Amino acid sequence: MIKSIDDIRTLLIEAGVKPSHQRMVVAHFLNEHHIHPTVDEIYTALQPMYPTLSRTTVYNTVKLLTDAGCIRALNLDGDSTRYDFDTSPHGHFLCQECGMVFDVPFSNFPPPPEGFDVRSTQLSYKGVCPACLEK
Amino acid sequence: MIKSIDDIRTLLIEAGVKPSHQRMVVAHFLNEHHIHPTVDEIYTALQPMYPTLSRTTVYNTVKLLTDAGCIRALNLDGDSTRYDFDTSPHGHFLCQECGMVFDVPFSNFPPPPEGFDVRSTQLSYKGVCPACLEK
DNA sequence: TTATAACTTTGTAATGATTTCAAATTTGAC
DNA sequence: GTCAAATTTGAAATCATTACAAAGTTATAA
Repeated sequence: MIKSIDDIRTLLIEAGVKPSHQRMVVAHFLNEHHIHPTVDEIYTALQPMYPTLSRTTVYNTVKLLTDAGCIRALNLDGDSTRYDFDTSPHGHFLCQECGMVFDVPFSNFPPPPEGFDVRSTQLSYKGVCPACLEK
Repeated sequence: MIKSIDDIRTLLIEAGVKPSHQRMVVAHFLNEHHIHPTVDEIYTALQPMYPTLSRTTVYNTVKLLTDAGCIRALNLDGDSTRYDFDTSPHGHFLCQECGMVFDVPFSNFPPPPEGFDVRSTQLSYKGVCPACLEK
């Protein structure tokens, strides 16, 4: 699940993405933190350690990595797009109370429609997570 | 599938939504045009016939109808939210070439996660539709 | 009917996410 | 090391959506 720096570098290269410093930093962050962060969360987390990092670069990078198939973009609500390093088939649950996103495993994914060239699939749930239900 | 004006009025009332003129107009449009329109598409389509209609009212109305469970909000990509009068369980396919949204029926929806209070579910595909594949 | 309060609609301004763009920097090839 | 290409940067622009306050409408009750 968690990959080494070299694994990440190889992953980018094999996807046709030149592993620049900034791209590696963003990919590495996504690999270490499976919290489905937004661009702003990535930027805010990395900025103290990489003060010259630009928000635009984070936008550029997640777009590049998404188009290359290295990461997945999640549109769970009308707000910021979230990004997931785990590209294997799984769904997501967005808690409307605390905003957390949970992975939802599933085995029997509904078959894609006939005659369409399906390039990505998203299964998502919204509601309230167990922790927030307690309160 | 297509409902009468009176059916729509009853639907709103039963959902606790007062069927004002503007709300009926928006709901009626969504009922007649199953094209999963954005707020802007709804506004642009209705504005010539209802010149005093405000874009803000369309935003207010789709939010109200969504919260009341009369319609569904679709977040298929990072752009505008789309709205669907059909609240029965089905998925959607967004063509990345022409922008059209297709309904995708399915019978065996993946079971929602245990312990979570699931309030809405979305299954969506992206890719290229048959018509655009031809070109 | 009239007065009043509550609700709805409207348009403008504000917000927030994302994109555009051109300049500055870095990288890679020779 | 020099030059060209690719990348990064930050500021400005764009676009969807929300906030807000004024104006209009509707329902209620005297």
